[in-house]
Amino acid sequence: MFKKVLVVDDHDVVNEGVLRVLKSNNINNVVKAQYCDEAFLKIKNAALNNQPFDLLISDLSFKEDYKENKLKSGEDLVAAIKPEYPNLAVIIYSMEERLQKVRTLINTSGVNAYVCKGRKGAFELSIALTQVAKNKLYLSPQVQNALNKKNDLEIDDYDIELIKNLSLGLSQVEISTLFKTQNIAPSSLSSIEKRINKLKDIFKANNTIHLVSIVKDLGLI
Amino acid sequence: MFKKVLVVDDHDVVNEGVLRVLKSNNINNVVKAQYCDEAFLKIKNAALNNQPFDLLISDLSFKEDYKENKLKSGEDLVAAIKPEYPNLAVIIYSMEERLQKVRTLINTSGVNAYVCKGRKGAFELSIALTQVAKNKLYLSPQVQNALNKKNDLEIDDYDIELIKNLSLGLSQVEISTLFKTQNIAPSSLSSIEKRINKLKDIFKANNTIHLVSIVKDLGLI
DNA sequence: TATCCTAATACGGAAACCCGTAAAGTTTTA
DNA sequence: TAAAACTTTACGGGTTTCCGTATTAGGATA
Repeated sequence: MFKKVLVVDDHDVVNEGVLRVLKSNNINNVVKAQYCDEAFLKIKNAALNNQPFDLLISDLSFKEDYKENKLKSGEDLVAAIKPEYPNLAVIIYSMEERLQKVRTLINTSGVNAYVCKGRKGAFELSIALTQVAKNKLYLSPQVQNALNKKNDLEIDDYDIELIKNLSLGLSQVEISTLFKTQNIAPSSLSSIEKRINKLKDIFKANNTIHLVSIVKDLGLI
Repeated sequence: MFKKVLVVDDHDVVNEGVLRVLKSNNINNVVKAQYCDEAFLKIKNAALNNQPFDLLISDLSFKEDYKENKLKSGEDLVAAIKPEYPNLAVIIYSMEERLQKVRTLINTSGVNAYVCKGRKGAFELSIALTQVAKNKLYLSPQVQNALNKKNDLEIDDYDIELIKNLSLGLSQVEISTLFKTQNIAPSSLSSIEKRINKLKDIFKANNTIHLVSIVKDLGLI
């Protein structure tokens, strides 16, 4: 089982809760962080002092506040950490249930487990601990099929970004030029139209206002 | 200070965390619930057994699962409980930061404190405990100005109805004909256009999508 | 390399929306 | 009661969005 664990979540109450789960698994050497940059530094320092962490449990989304952070999300943190410390096991513990997100975290970032925050979060976190300790992958039931199917209905970060910009009041041409400057592809007006169309289809929206409204209600943006 | 507390949140990890906060305030008689209906029954039973709760700490949003629940949200729970047990203090502990929501909870549901989940959630929850114990109201800094009348803008029910219909995906002509059948005046397309224009002006929205998005964020619809 | 397939882009007409102005209808008030 | 002020409706022309179709680019396959 793991000896030294870093828990990263911006909500202190959640951090406390995760700590309890670890305690009940007889893991007592636990450090907390509320920012990704802070977590990054703690991992580096621990390694330098020859007392490295062997497990990282991190949230994905972090609310920004007065503190400037270079790493703004759990994805950023993992991307910064994993290449340097490939032996550090990583468990993601997040509200996010989009399969696409889970898939890329597992496949390209080398995350070892993905646990969804929910009614049984503590239980699943415990299982994840034991599985990952045995070098096995663990996924919460909600996202089990992240790896099997290529779910066409699945929406990705591009879609979210697109809808977010719509909700911010940008016109489709404005989004097109914005994407061009940000090197986000596809960026043509036509492609943006087409994508919006697809999304309206997926979410059964009558028009773009409706689409944005639905996606806001779902909490995706 | 409070003797017997019920904590209601669908995330078990959060429940654990809140429990720790209570412990550190020397409150040890704590019961947890993960569903609103469950919470409702526990409150009723406790009262019947002459061992009533004197504090309820509840989340607002609960994910639905296989269990059928009559009370689907923290608002529902409070609305069901408060009239019957007006002496039961209530602290809301939620991600939600929309002022309109906070306002109605405080003003019409008689909630005693509103704490936002966030980096300092534990800290603020502690303060809320002591304040509410002294019969004082507590609001997290993020929502402090929920009660300032300042936020009452120059918009009326007609505007809300209009924007709500937009968010439901109706086109402007559809809204026009709908208003005609409902005898809501003004109902001409031109007037509706004009009203939307005024609202875009008030809320500094670039276009109608933006308008709906802003008004949703404000919790007005 | 040639072929196939899919994703991205381009384009054009129709519909919806935007916006200013003008007319008609109501209410206020002098 | 008439003028003024405001609200509602009407209308026209410009812009954006919508939607189907056609073309192009790029990657996979054989």
